[in-house]
Amino acid sequence: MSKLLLIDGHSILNRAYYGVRGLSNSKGVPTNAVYGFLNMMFKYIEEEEPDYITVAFDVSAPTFRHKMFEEYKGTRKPMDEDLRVQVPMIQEMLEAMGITIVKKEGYEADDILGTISRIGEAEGMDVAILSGDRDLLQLATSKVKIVIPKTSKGVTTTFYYYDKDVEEEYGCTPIEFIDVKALMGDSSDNIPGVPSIGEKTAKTIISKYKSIENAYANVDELKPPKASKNLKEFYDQAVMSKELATICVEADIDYDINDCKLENIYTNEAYLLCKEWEIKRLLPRFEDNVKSLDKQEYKVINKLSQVEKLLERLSFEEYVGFDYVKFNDDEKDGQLDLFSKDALRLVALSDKKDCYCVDLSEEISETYITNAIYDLSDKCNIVCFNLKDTLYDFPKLNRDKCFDVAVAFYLFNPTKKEYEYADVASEYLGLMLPDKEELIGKKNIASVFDTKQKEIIEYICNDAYIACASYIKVLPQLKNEYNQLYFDIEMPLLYTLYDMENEGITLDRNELVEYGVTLDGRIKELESTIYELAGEKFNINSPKQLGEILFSEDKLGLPGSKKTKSGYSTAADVLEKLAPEHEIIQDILEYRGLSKLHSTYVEGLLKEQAADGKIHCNFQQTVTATGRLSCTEPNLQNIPIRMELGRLIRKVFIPKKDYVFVDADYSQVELRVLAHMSEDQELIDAFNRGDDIHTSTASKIFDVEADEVTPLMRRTAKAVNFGIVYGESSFGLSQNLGISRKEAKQYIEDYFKAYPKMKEFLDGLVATAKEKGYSETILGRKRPIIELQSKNYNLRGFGERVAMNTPIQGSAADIIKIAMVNVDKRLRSQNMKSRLILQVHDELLIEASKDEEDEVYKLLEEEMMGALKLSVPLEIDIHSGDTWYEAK
DNA sequence: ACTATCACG
DNA sequence: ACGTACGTGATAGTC
Repeated sequence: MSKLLLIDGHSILNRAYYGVRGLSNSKGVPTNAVYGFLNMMFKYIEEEEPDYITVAFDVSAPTFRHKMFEEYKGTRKPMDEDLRVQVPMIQEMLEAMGITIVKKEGYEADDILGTISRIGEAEGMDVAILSGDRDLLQLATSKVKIVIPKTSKGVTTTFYYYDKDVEEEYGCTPIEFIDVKALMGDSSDNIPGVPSIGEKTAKTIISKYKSIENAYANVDELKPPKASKNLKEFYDQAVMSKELATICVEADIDYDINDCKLENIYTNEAYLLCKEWEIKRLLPRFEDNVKSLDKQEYKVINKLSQVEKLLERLSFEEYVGFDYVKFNDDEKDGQLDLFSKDALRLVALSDKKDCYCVDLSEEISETYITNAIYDLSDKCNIVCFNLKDTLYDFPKLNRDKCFDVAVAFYLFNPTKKEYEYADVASEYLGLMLPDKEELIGKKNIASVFDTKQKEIIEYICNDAYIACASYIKVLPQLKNEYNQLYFDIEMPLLYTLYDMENEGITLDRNELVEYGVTLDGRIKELESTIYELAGEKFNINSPKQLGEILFSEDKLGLPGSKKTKSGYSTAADVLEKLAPEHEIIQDILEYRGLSKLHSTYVEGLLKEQAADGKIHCNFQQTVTATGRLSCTEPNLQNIPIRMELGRLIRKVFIPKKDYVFVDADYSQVELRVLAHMSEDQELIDAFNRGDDIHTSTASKIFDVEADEVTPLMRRTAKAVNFGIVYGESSFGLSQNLGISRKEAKQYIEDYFKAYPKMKEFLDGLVATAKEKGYSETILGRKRPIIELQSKNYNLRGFGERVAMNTPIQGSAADIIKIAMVNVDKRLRSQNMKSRLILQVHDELLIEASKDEEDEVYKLLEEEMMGALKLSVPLEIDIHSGDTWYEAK
């Protein structure tokens, strides 16, 4: 016996809306009713195990029984806006799940449910109607069950009504139930009923006379007399009420039960909607149920003939996904043999449907397959995750035809931690795939190559397949929204970064060691002085122990200036305030500074020097939220410069023989971007005049002539300028300048008076970001800011500052990226030997052949200043020297 | 794995 | 009444 589950859409959505409160996503879109509805639906699907399912809705909400009686509608409350927006959402979701929705103009959901229930019954099915509305009880029969969930105090109990259950509870049959309702009336359904007849009288009358018509035929014997009188007087109204109360079971609808088979509702489409709407609590359910990518074993091929056939076939594809496994045998045993080359073991190549894994252990040589891949990259576009890494192993890939999907997904959302195939597959393709760790664990591939061969093949095939499939899927959006950023900036930049990393920067090891020894000497001195002054030995590098020594009553007992969660803060700004209290402070600060230099820069850099004597850092392109690069192993973007002692470290970065460093940095690029974006004429004029911008700002906010600006005034103005870029906040400014919040606030107000368009501009950035959910740079790089929707004041405040900062910092990042691509392009097209080797956010370092030095100056000026046309000039400072120290 | 600190733009 | 400047990465200590 098959079973049909009918759901009263609006009624259940309404129940869900009031049952689940306060659930909305980061964009502020309410999702509580959708969530509640689905949860309830899942529950009753599991309980009833139906073979067929249909959901009925009113055409528009709210609607009213029978259009001709619309005059009654005034009594019904309008639907909450938050609930109203979820009506199309749940319908979209149900469609995505492949569940049939029936609605028809001129009918209420009740009529549709009634009609379909009779259809089901006629087909010999058991029918369950899920609703929160007891009006539906009139539909109950021996085969049609009305299911009514009732939630009180968080506990949901379900009432089930076959016809006999209705009789038991209400003392009348479902059909009689209509007449009872018609007599007593129902204000919420705008059924007038008969005056003075309430529930009790109605039930008594109907249980005796079975129908209104029959009661009217015997109206004179009705008790109480008032009911008799009123029924006589209001009989027409009673008949109309009955009509109103009667659910139509013969609605004229197109309905084919065979279209309503309950199949897999955990579809990719529905899963993607859940993700989009951020209904996080439902995701696990989908993840357990979504059909995984066909575990159709990826095809492994190891015959030359098969590979030839594959390559031939792939060469007709527009896009081919690519991944591989490469390592040498020695690493397998934990031995690192620097002189043995990595060997290529497996190659995964995929089109949009199928992925093949080439096993090199048989008759296929590494040289053969490597060249074959190079050939392939001339014929079709090769797509992979982390192309820059791939280039290290396949440097001759055709640069015009290789693309990185991770970089594409970074543009779509730069705030994510990782851009791996498993995430991309679930987010953009709705495929649940095991990620690398699930497949092969945390150990490196080489060490488990023999034991986990199958999993490793699955891993690289997933990687290649998802690269190809997801790239094809998002290409329209990529071209539409990010054409310039992706194809003209990020992708060319990827190759530039690869070349920069590969080129590296020479480290004067001896010089650095010597520098380290000097530091060491002074560190030892300070160490013993500090122990002496403290009266005991302790670990100065431990903030906990240091705090103990400084602030404990029975130790030095310095004034309890406390901060941070886990005890006293010993941060530099705190200690500086304590300097007059005890001479140990000065020594600790110096010790801190020196030990930082020693461990991070001396030890750290020595560790990173490669066999060729150079440092090859890693420029990461998919890390920052704003579009800047990040730099690791080592980080060459934070080499000291502000303090002279630290700055000396730059002397160990030297050019190769017959080369010289040329270093160019943008002057105030972020403030220039701010001037351009805000269109504030005062700021634009200041830059166009070539003013020193901090002095200019000082003269404006302190209302003095430029030549009367004192160093303190300039310093203050500089901090205010920074503050504006960081997202105006009086507290931050007061902290930075060590002044009161009130003063800081005053400065900010003065600033806004001096630059009249600025306040409006910054407020506009926040407003736009709130509205759109993201902020945007000049070139359309976007950053979602979920914090703006937060109820938490601090988080929201953070979101607001981010909304002000990101367009500025991000646009500046875009500008230097353009400059890098163009500088690199020019160096090569002019057949120069000089190379770009470092980028530090607003600075480019070029290792210039001495005979090309002048040309490099010219080229840097042209490409950096001309990177993007703004309403103010982009100026640079440019120097050269025999070390990075001298070139800066 | 997390926190505190500090180096840079 | 709240508690914050924006963006990073490396190190040492602590859990």
